[in-house]
Amino acid sequence: MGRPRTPLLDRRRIGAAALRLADENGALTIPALARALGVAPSALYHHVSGRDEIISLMREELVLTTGAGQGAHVWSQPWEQALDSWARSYLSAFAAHPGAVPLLATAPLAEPFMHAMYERAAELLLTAGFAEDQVMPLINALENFILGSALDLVAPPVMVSAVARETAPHLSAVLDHTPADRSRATNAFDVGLRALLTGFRDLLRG
Amino acid sequence: MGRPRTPLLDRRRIGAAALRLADENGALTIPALARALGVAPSALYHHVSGRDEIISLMREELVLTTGAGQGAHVWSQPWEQALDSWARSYLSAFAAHPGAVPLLATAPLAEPFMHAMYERAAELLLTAGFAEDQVMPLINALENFILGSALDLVAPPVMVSAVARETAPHLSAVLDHTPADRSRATNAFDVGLRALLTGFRDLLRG
DNA sequence: CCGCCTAACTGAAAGGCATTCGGTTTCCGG
DNA sequence: CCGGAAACCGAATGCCTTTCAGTTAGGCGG
Repeated sequence: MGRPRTPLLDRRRIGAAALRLADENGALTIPALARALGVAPSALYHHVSGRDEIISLMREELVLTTGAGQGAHVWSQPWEQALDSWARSYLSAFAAHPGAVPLLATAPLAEPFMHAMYERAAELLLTAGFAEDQVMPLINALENFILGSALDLVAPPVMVSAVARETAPHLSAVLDHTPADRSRATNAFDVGLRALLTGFRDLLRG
Repeated sequence: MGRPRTPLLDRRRIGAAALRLADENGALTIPALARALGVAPSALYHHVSGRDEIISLMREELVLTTGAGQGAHVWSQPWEQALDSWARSYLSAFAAHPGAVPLLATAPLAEPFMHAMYERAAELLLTAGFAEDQVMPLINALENFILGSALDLVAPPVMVSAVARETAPHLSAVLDHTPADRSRATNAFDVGLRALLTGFRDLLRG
Protein backbone atom coordinates (compact mmCIF):
# COMPACT_ATOMS: atom_id res chain seq x y z
CA MET A 1 0.00 0.00 0.00
CA GLY A 2 0.96 3.59 -0.50
CA ARG A 3 1.45 5.21 -3.87
CA PRO A 4 1.60 2.65 -6.71
CA ARG A 5 4.61 2.67 -9.03
CA THR A 6 2.38 3.38 -12.00
CA PRO A 7 -0.94 5.21 -11.57
CA LEU A 8 -4.02 3.02 -11.58
CA LEU A 9 -6.50 5.77 -12.40
CA ASP A 10 -7.07 8.67 -14.70
CA ARG A 11 -10.21 10.52 -15.73
CA ARG A 12 -10.51 8.68 -18.99
CA ARG A 13 -10.40 5.25 -17.39
CA ILE A 14 -12.87 6.32 -14.73
CA GLY A 15 -15.35 7.56 -17.32
CA ALA A 16 -15.05 4.45 -19.44
CA ALA A 17 -15.47 2.07 -16.52
CA ALA A 18 -18.41 4.06 -15.17
CA LEU A 19 -20.13 3.98 -18.53
CA ARG A 20 -19.60 0.25 -18.87
CA LEU A 21 -20.85 -0.33 -15.33
CA ALA A 22 -23.97 1.81 -15.64
CA ASP A 23 -24.66 0.19 -18.96
CA GLU A 24 -24.56 -3.30 -17.51
CA ASN A 25 -26.07 -2.73 -14.09
CA GLY A 26 -28.39 0.14 -14.83
CA ALA A 27 -26.97 1.91 -11.81
CA LEU A 28 -23.75 3.57 -10.78
CA THR A 29 -22.32 3.30 -7.29
CA ILE A 30 -18.90 4.39 -6.16
CA PRO A 31 -18.02 1.10 -4.45
CA ALA A 32 -18.92 -0.89 -7.56
CA LEU A 33 -16.97 1.46 -9.78
CA ALA A 34 -13.95 1.25 -7.49
CA ARG A 35 -14.17 -2.52 -7.50
CA ALA A 36 -14.28 -2.57 -11.30
CA LEU A 37 -11.16 -0.43 -11.36
CA GLY A 38 -9.34 -2.48 -8.73
CA VAL A 39 -9.12 0.42 -6.35
CA ALA A 40 -10.51 1.67 -3.04
CA PRO A 41 -13.54 3.98 -3.30
CA SER A 42 -11.69 6.90 -1.78
CA ALA A 43 -9.03 6.77 -4.50
CA LEU A 44 -11.55 8.13 -7.01
CA TYR A 45 -11.76 11.42 -5.18
CA HIS A 46 -8.19 12.28 -6.15
CA HIS A 47 -9.31 12.50 -9.78
CA VAL A 48 -12.89 13.73 -9.65
CA SER A 49 -14.81 15.97 -7.29
CA GLY A 50 -17.69 13.58 -6.81
CA ARG A 51 -20.35 11.43 -8.38
CA ASP A 52 -21.71 14.19 -10.60
CA GLU A 53 -18.37 14.70 -12.23
CA ILE A 54 -18.13 10.99 -12.93
CA ILE A 55 -21.44 11.19 -14.76
CA SER A 56 -20.05 14.09 -16.73
CA LEU A 57 -17.08 11.92 -17.67
CA MET A 58 -19.49 9.22 -18.79
CA ARG A 59 -21.11 11.63 -21.21
CA GLU A 60 -17.70 12.64 -22.48
CA GLU A 61 -16.72 9.03 -22.98
CA LEU A 62 -19.99 8.37 -24.78
CA VAL A 63 -19.34 11.17 -27.25
CA LEU A 64 -15.69 10.19 -27.72
CA THR A 65 -16.27 6.49 -28.36
CA THR A 66 -19.38 6.69 -30.48
CA GLY A 67 -18.18 9.81 -32.23
CA ALA A 68 -21.73 11.01 -32.71
CA GLY A 69 -21.81 13.54 -35.48
CA GLN A 70 -18.07 13.76 -35.90
CA GLY A 71 -17.55 12.25 -39.30
CA ALA A 72 -17.23 14.84 -42.04
CA HIS A 73 -19.60 12.80 -44.19
CA VAL A 74 -22.42 13.75 -41.83
CA TRP A 75 -22.09 17.49 -42.26
CA SER A 76 -21.13 17.61 -45.91
CA GLN A 77 -24.59 16.52 -47.02
CA PRO A 78 -27.52 18.81 -47.78
CA TRP A 79 -28.82 20.22 -44.53
CA GLU A 80 -31.86 17.99 -44.23
CA GLN A 81 -29.92 14.81 -44.69
CA ALA A 82 -27.16 16.14 -42.47
CA LEU A 83 -29.59 16.78 -39.61
CA ASP A 84 -31.16 13.40 -40.22
CA SER A 85 -27.82 11.61 -40.03
CA TRP A 86 -26.77 13.59 -37.00
CA ALA A 87 -29.99 12.86 -35.12
CA ARG A 88 -29.78 9.17 -35.89
CA SER A 89 -26.16 8.85 -34.82
CA TYR A 90 -26.98 10.81 -31.67
CA LEU A 91 -29.78 8.42 -30.81
CA SER A 92 -27.66 5.40 -31.67
CA ALA A 93 -25.03 6.59 -29.23
CA PHE A 94 -27.61 6.61 -26.46
CA ALA A 95 -29.14 3.34 -27.59
CA ALA A 96 -25.74 1.66 -27.35
CA HIS A 97 -25.72 2.30 -23.60
CA PRO A 98 -29.28 1.76 -22.41
CA GLY A 99 -28.58 1.53 -18.71
CA ALA A 100 -26.69 4.80 -18.70
CA VAL A 101 -29.31 6.94 -20.42
CA PRO A 102 -31.37 7.74 -17.32
CA LEU A 103 -28.22 8.95 -15.59
CA LEU A 104 -27.10 11.06 -18.53
CA ALA A 105 -30.51 12.50 -19.25
CA THR A 106 -30.95 14.36 -15.99
CA ALA A 107 -27.36 15.49 -15.50
CA PRO A 108 -26.54 18.92 -16.85
CA LEU A 109 -25.08 18.81 -20.33
CA ALA A 110 -21.31 18.88 -20.20
CA GLU A 111 -20.28 21.66 -22.47
CA PRO A 112 -16.82 21.77 -23.97
CA PHE A 113 -16.86 18.75 -26.25
CA MET A 114 -20.37 19.59 -27.39
CA HIS A 115 -19.20 22.86 -28.91
CA ALA A 116 -17.70 21.18 -31.94
CA MET A 117 -21.04 19.59 -32.74
CA TYR A 118 -22.98 22.79 -32.14
CA GLU A 119 -20.57 24.76 -34.28
CA ARG A 120 -21.04 22.46 -37.23
CA ALA A 121 -24.79 22.38 -36.81
CA ALA A 122 -24.92 26.17 -36.56
CA GLU A 123 -22.82 26.58 -39.68
CA LEU A 124 -24.98 24.07 -41.51
CA LEU A 125 -28.22 25.83 -40.70
CA LEU A 126 -26.89 29.32 -41.32
CA THR A 127 -25.64 28.45 -44.79
CA ALA A 128 -28.94 26.69 -45.43
CA GLY A 129 -30.54 30.09 -45.07
CA PHE A 130 -32.01 30.09 -41.56
CA ALA A 131 -31.89 33.36 -39.66
CA GLU A 132 -29.46 33.73 -36.78
CA ASP A 133 -32.22 33.87 -34.20
CA GLN A 134 -33.83 30.71 -35.57
CA VAL A 135 -30.84 28.41 -35.47
CA MET A 136 -30.43 27.76 -31.77
CA PRO A 137 -34.13 27.03 -31.16
CA LEU A 138 -34.02 24.56 -34.03
CA ILE A 139 -30.99 22.78 -32.62
CA ASN A 140 -32.47 22.74 -29.13
CA ALA A 141 -35.81 21.42 -30.32
CA LEU A 142 -34.17 18.62 -32.25
CA GLU A 143 -31.93 17.76 -29.33
CA ASN A 144 -34.88 17.67 -26.95
CA PHE A 145 -36.73 15.33 -29.26
CA ILE A 146 -33.70 13.07 -29.46
CA LEU A 147 -33.26 12.98 -25.70
CA GLY A 148 -36.94 12.23 -25.12
CA SER A 149 -36.79 9.49 -27.73
CA ALA A 150 -33.71 8.01 -26.09
CA LEU A 151 -35.53 7.83 -22.76
CA ASP A 152 -38.48 6.21 -24.49
CA LEU A 153 -36.18 3.76 -26.23
CA VAL A 154 -34.56 2.48 -23.06
CA ALA A 155 -37.70 2.55 -20.94
CA PRO A 156 -39.06 -0.83 -19.92
CA PRO A 157 -41.89 -1.92 -22.23
CA VAL A 158 -45.26 -0.67 -21.07
CA MET A 159 -47.90 -3.28 -20.48
CA VAL A 160 -51.30 -2.34 -21.77
CA SER A 161 -53.90 -3.88 -19.57
CA ALA A 162 -56.79 -5.59 -21.22
CA VAL A 163 -59.19 -3.45 -19.23
CA ALA A 164 -58.59 -0.53 -21.53
CA ARG A 165 -59.96 -2.52 -24.43
CA GLU A 166 -63.54 -1.89 -23.44
CA THR A 167 -63.43 1.66 -22.19
CA ALA A 168 -60.99 2.91 -24.80
CA PRO A 169 -61.99 1.59 -28.22
CA HIS A 170 -59.94 3.98 -30.30
CA LEU A 171 -56.84 3.43 -28.23
CA SER A 172 -57.32 -0.32 -28.54
CA ALA A 173 -57.68 -0.15 -32.31
CA VAL A 174 -54.52 1.90 -32.51
CA LEU A 175 -52.57 -0.36 -30.18
CA ASP A 176 -53.39 -3.36 -32.33
CA HIS A 177 -51.24 -1.76 -34.99
CA THR A 178 -48.25 -0.94 -32.79
CA PRO A 179 -45.59 -3.50 -31.87
CA ALA A 180 -44.70 -4.02 -28.23
CA ASP A 181 -40.98 -4.42 -28.75
CA ARG A 182 -38.21 -1.91 -29.28
CA SER A 183 -39.31 -1.19 -32.83
CA ARG A 184 -42.18 0.83 -31.41
CA ALA A 185 -39.79 3.44 -30.06
CA THR A 186 -37.59 3.56 -33.16
CA ASN A 187 -40.69 3.84 -35.29
CA ALA A 188 -41.91 6.80 -33.25
CA PHE A 189 -38.46 8.34 -33.62
CA ASP A 190 -38.52 7.94 -37.39
CA VAL A 191 -41.96 9.49 -37.68
CA GLY A 192 -41.14 12.38 -35.37
CA LEU A 193 -37.79 13.09 -37.01
CA ARG A 194 -39.35 13.19 -40.44
CA ALA A 195 -42.08 15.51 -39.18
CA LEU A 196 -39.58 17.83 -37.49
CA LEU A 197 -37.43 18.11 -40.61
CA THR A 198 -40.50 18.73 -42.74
CA GLY A 199 -41.48 21.49 -40.37
CA PHE A 200 -38.00 22.97 -40.49
CA ARG A 201 -38.09 23.03 -44.28
CA ASP A 202 -41.45 24.71 -44.18
CA LEU A 203 -40.02 27.34 -41.86
CA LEU A 204 -37.25 28.05 -44.32
CA ARG A 205 -39.60 28.61 -47.24
CA GLY A 206 -42.20 30.71 -45.73
CA MET B 1 -48.19 6.03 20.05
CA GLY B 2 -49.95 3.05 18.59
CA ARG B 3 -52.70 3.29 16.04
CA PRO B 4 -54.04 6.85 15.70
CA ARG B 5 -57.78 7.49 16.10
CA THR B 6 -58.01 8.79 12.58
CA PRO B 7 -55.54 7.68 9.90
CA LEU B 8 -52.76 10.14 9.14
CA LEU B 9 -51.83 8.75 5.74
CA ASP B 10 -53.30 7.61 2.48
CA ARG B 11 -51.84 7.24 -0.98
CA ARG B 12 -53.24 10.53 -2.18
CA ARG B 13 -51.72 12.54 0.66
CA ILE B 14 -48.39 10.78 0.23
CA GLY B 15 -48.25 11.58 -3.46
CA ALA B 16 -49.22 15.21 -2.94
CA ALA B 17 -46.69 15.78 -0.18
CA ALA B 18 -43.96 14.03 -2.17
CA LEU B 19 -44.64 16.18 -5.20
CA ARG B 20 -44.57 19.35 -3.13
CA LEU B 21 -41.37 18.27 -1.42
CA ALA B 22 -39.53 17.30 -4.59
CA ASP B 23 -40.70 20.51 -6.16
CA GLU B 24 -39.27 22.64 -3.38
CA ASN B 25 -36.13 20.71 -2.50
CA GLY B 26 -35.29 19.21 -5.85
CA ALA B 27 -34.91 15.87 -4.12
CA LEU B 28 -37.09 13.29 -2.44
CA THR B 29 -36.05 11.43 0.70
CA ILE B 30 -38.21 9.25 2.86
CA PRO B 31 -37.25 10.95 6.15
CA ALA B 32 -38.07 14.39 4.74
CA LEU B 33 -41.36 13.14 3.34
CA ALA B 34 -42.26 11.52 6.64
CA ARG B 35 -41.42 14.73 8.47
CA ALA B 36 -43.63 16.74 6.11
CA LEU B 37 -46.46 14.33 6.83
CA GLY B 38 -45.90 14.32 10.60
CA VAL B 39 -45.15 10.65 10.68
CA ALA B 40 -42.30 8.19 11.18
CA PRO B 41 -40.52 7.02 8.01
CA SER B 42 -41.56 3.44 8.53
CA ALA B 43 -45.24 4.39 8.51
CA LEU B 44 -45.06 5.06 4.79
CA TYR B 45 -44.37 1.43 4.05
CA HIS B 46 -47.87 0.49 5.16
CA HIS B 47 -49.27 2.36 2.17
CA VAL B 48 -46.63 2.02 -0.54
CA SER B 49 -44.14 -0.67 -1.42
CA GLY B 50 -41.17 1.68 -1.60
CA ARG B 51 -39.66 4.81 -3.02
CA ASP B 52 -40.45 3.93 -6.63
CA GLU B 53 -44.13 3.64 -5.91
CA ILE B 54 -44.06 7.06 -4.26
CA ILE B 55 -42.65 8.51 -7.45
CA SER B 56 -45.44 6.82 -9.33
CA LEU B 57 -47.92 8.50 -6.99
CA MET B 58 -46.25 11.82 -7.70
CA ARG B 59 -46.90 11.41 -11.39
CA GLU B 60 -50.49 10.51 -10.66
CA GLU B 61 -50.88 13.57 -8.49
CA LEU B 62 -49.33 15.73 -11.16
CA VAL B 63 -51.85 14.58 -13.75
CA LEU B 64 -54.77 14.86 -11.33
CA THR B 65 -54.03 18.36 -10.09
CA THR B 66 -52.93 19.98 -13.31
CA GLY B 67 -55.52 18.09 -15.30
CA ALA B 68 -53.30 18.12 -18.35
CA GLY B 69 -55.46 17.54 -21.37
CA GLN B 70 -58.63 16.83 -19.45
CA GLY B 71 -60.76 19.79 -20.31
CA ALA B 72 -63.19 19.11 -23.15
CA HIS B 73 -62.22 22.39 -24.73
CA VAL B 74 -58.83 20.94 -25.54
CA TRP B 75 -60.11 18.03 -27.60
CA SER B 76 -63.07 19.67 -29.24
CA GLN B 77 -60.87 21.85 -31.43
CA PRO B 78 -59.53 20.99 -34.87
CA TRP B 79 -56.86 18.36 -34.47
CA GLU B 80 -53.89 20.65 -34.94
CA GLN B 81 -55.04 23.13 -32.35
CA ALA B 82 -56.06 20.28 -30.08
CA LEU B 83 -52.60 18.72 -30.21
CA ASP B 84 -51.07 22.13 -29.71
CA SER B 85 -53.18 22.83 -26.62
CA TRP B 86 -52.54 19.37 -25.26
CA ALA B 87 -48.77 19.63 -25.71
CA ARG B 88 -48.67 23.04 -24.08
CA SER B 89 -50.74 21.99 -21.08
CA TYR B 90 -48.59 18.87 -20.76
CA LEU B 91 -45.43 20.95 -20.67
CA SER B 92 -46.97 23.45 -18.29
CA ALA B 93 -47.77 20.64 -15.90
CA PHE B 94 -44.11 19.69 -15.81
CA ALA B 95 -42.96 23.29 -15.67
CA ALA B 96 -45.13 23.86 -12.61
CA HIS B 97 -43.01 21.35 -10.70
CA PRO B 98 -39.44 21.91 -11.83
CA GLY B 99 -37.72 20.03 -9.06
CA ALA B 100 -39.79 16.93 -9.66
CA VAL B 101 -39.21 16.59 -13.39
CA PRO B 102 -35.90 14.71 -13.19
CA LEU B 103 -37.52 12.18 -10.88
CA LEU B 104 -40.58 11.75 -13.08
CA ALA B 105 -38.68 11.62 -16.35
CA THR B 106 -36.79 8.42 -15.69
CA ALA B 107 -39.47 6.54 -13.81
CA PRO B 108 -41.59 4.22 -15.91
CA LEU B 109 -44.80 5.83 -17.06
CA ALA B 110 -47.63 4.88 -14.79
CA GLU B 111 -50.34 3.64 -17.06
CA PRO B 112 -53.93 3.65 -15.91
CA PHE B 113 -54.67 7.36 -15.66
CA MET B 114 -52.83 7.98 -18.90
CA HIS B 115 -55.32 5.88 -20.84
CA ALA B 116 -57.97 8.57 -20.83
CA MET B 117 -55.57 10.98 -22.45
CA TYR B 118 -54.37 8.44 -24.99
CA GLU B 119 -57.91 7.48 -25.85
CA ARG B 120 -58.88 11.03 -26.65
CA ALA B 121 -55.71 11.65 -28.62
CA ALA B 122 -56.22 8.43 -30.57
CA GLU B 123 -59.80 9.31 -31.38
CA LEU B 124 -58.77 12.79 -32.43
CA LEU B 125 -56.12 11.59 -34.84
CA LEU B 126 -58.23 8.77 -36.26
CA THR B 127 -61.11 11.08 -37.09
CA ALA B 128 -58.61 13.54 -38.52
CA GLY B 129 -57.86 10.88 -41.09
CA PHE B 130 -54.61 9.32 -39.92
CA ALA B 131 -54.18 5.59 -40.47
CA GLU B 132 -54.38 3.26 -37.49
CA ASP B 133 -50.72 2.35 -37.71
CA GLN B 134 -49.69 6.00 -37.80
CA VAL B 135 -51.48 7.22 -34.71
CA MET B 136 -49.40 5.70 -31.93
CA PRO B 137 -46.06 6.73 -33.41
CA LEU B 138 -47.38 10.26 -33.73
CA ILE B 139 -48.49 10.36 -30.11
CA ASN B 140 -45.22 8.84 -28.94
CA ALA B 141 -43.12 11.24 -30.94
CA LEU B 142 -44.98 14.23 -29.60
CA GLU B 143 -44.75 12.92 -26.06
CA ASN B 144 -41.02 12.35 -26.39
CA PHE B 145 -40.53 15.87 -27.63
CA ILE B 146 -42.53 17.21 -24.71
CA LEU B 147 -40.56 15.21 -22.17
CA GLY B 148 -37.24 16.25 -23.65
CA SER B 149 -38.38 19.87 -23.65
CA ALA B 150 -39.45 19.59 -20.03
CA LEU B 151 -36.01 18.34 -19.04
CA ASP B 152 -34.46 21.18 -21.00
CA LEU B 153 -36.79 23.65 -19.36
CA VAL B 154 -35.86 22.72 -15.80
CA ALA B 155 -32.16 22.16 -16.48
CA PRO B 156 -29.81 24.68 -14.92
CA PRO B 157 -28.81 27.36 -17.43
CA VAL B 158 -25.77 26.37 -19.46
CA MET B 159 -22.83 28.70 -19.30
CA VAL B 160 -21.17 29.32 -22.63
CA SER B 161 -17.52 29.93 -22.08
CA ALA B 162 -15.91 32.81 -23.91
CA VAL B 163 -13.33 30.45 -25.34
CA ALA B 164 -15.79 29.18 -27.88
CA ARG B 165 -16.07 32.64 -29.36
CA GLU B 166 -12.85 32.30 -31.31
CA THR B 167 -12.93 28.69 -32.37
CA ALA B 168 -16.63 28.57 -33.09
CA PRO B 169 -17.65 31.68 -35.01
CA HIS B 170 -20.99 30.40 -36.29
CA LEU B 171 -22.00 29.13 -32.87
CA SER B 172 -21.07 32.47 -31.35
CA ALA B 173 -23.08 34.41 -33.88
CA VAL B 174 -26.06 32.21 -33.18
CA LEU B 175 -25.70 32.43 -29.42
CA ASP B 176 -25.75 36.21 -29.57
CA HIS B 177 -29.34 35.86 -30.69
CA THR B 178 -30.49 33.43 -28.02
CA PRO B 179 -31.45 34.52 -24.51
CA ALA B 180 -29.84 32.82 -21.55
CA ASP B 181 -32.94 32.68 -19.39
CA ARG B 182 -35.90 30.35 -19.36
CA SER B 183 -37.35 31.87 -22.52
CA ARG B 184 -34.69 30.02 -24.48
CA ALA B 185 -36.25 26.68 -23.63
CA THR B 186 -39.83 27.78 -24.19
CA ASN B 187 -38.81 29.32 -27.48
CA ALA B 188 -37.24 26.05 -28.58
CA PHE B 189 -40.42 24.28 -27.55
CA ASP B 190 -42.57 26.64 -29.58
CA VAL B 191 -40.43 26.21 -32.66
CA GLY B 192 -40.25 22.44 -32.33
CA LEU B 193 -43.94 22.04 -31.67
CA ARG B 194 -44.87 24.10 -34.68
CA ALA B 195 -42.47 22.09 -36.82
CA LEU B 196 -43.85 18.77 -35.56
CA LEU B 197 -47.42 19.77 -36.25
CA THR B 198 -46.50 21.02 -39.69
CA GLY B 199 -44.85 17.69 -40.37
CA PHE B 200 -47.91 15.83 -39.12
CA ARG B 201 -50.15 17.82 -41.42
CA ASP B 202 -47.85 17.06 -44.28
CA LEU B 203 -48.07 13.39 -43.47
CA LEU B 204 -51.84 13.54 -43.62
CA ARG B 205 -51.92 15.12 -47.07
CA GLY B 206 -49.27 12.99 -48.74
C1' DC C 1 -71.27 -6.11 25.36
C1' DC C 2 -66.80 -8.75 24.57
C1' DG C 3 -62.78 -10.96 22.42
C1' DC C 4 -59.96 -11.11 18.60
C1' DC C 5 -58.03 -10.08 14.29
C1' DT C 6 -56.36 -6.66 11.52
C1' DA C 7 -54.89 -1.84 10.50
C1' DA C 8 -51.94 2.16 11.55
C1' DC C 9 -48.16 3.91 13.52
C1' DT C 10 -43.48 4.03 16.50
C1' DG C 11 -38.58 2.92 17.48
C1' DA C 12 -34.65 0.56 16.72
C1' DA C 13 -31.63 -1.61 13.80
C1' DA C 14 -29.43 -3.49 9.53
C1' DG C 15 -27.15 -2.61 5.35
C1' DG C 16 -25.63 0.45 1.73
C1' DC C 17 -23.84 4.67 -0.27
C1' DA C 18 -21.19 9.19 -0.91
C1' DT C 19 -17.74 11.61 1.01
C1' DT C 20 -13.82 13.05 4.14
C1' DC C 21 -9.58 12.56 6.53
C1' DG C 22 -5.28 10.95 8.32
C1' DG C 23 -1.66 7.69 7.15
C1' DT C 24 1.74 5.44 3.94
C1' DT C 25 4.48 4.99 0.06
C1' DT C 26 6.39 6.77 -4.24
C1' DC C 27 7.65 10.23 -7.59
C1' DC C 28 9.90 14.55 -8.99
C1' DG C 29 11.89 19.28 -8.93
C1' DG C 30 15.50 21.97 -7.10
C1' DC D 1 19.83 14.36 -1.70
C1' DC D 2 15.74 16.22 0.34
C1' DG D 3 11.28 18.06 0.83
C1' DG D 4 6.82 18.53 -0.99
C1' DA D 5 3.25 16.81 -3.72
C1' DA D 6 0.83 12.88 -5.77
C1' DA D 7 -1.64 8.36 -5.52
C1' DC D 8 -3.60 5.15 -2.99
C1' DC D 9 -5.61 2.71 1.50
C1' DG D 10 -8.58 2.15 5.63
C1' DA D 11 -11.48 3.87 8.86
C1' DA D 12 -15.04 6.74 10.10
C1' DT D 13 -19.19 9.88 9.48
C1' DG D 14 -23.64 10.87 8.25
C1' DC D 15 -27.40 10.05 5.46
C1' DC D 16 -30.77 7.08 3.17
C1' DT D 17 -33.83 2.99 2.32
C1' DT D 18 -36.04 -0.78 4.13
C1' DT D 19 -37.39 -4.25 7.64
C1' DC D 20 -39.21 -5.97 11.91
C1' DA D 21 -40.92 -6.44 16.45
C1' DG D 22 -43.85 -3.86 19.48
C1' DT D 23 -48.07 -0.86 20.79
C1' DT D 24 -52.58 0.89 20.37
C1' DA D 25 -57.17 1.45 18.07
C1' DG D 26 -61.03 0.17 14.98
C1' DG D 27 -64.36 -3.17 13.63
C1' DC D 28 -66.69 -7.58 13.35
C1' DG D 29 -68.66 -12.09 14.82
C1' DG D 30 -70.89 -13.98 18.60
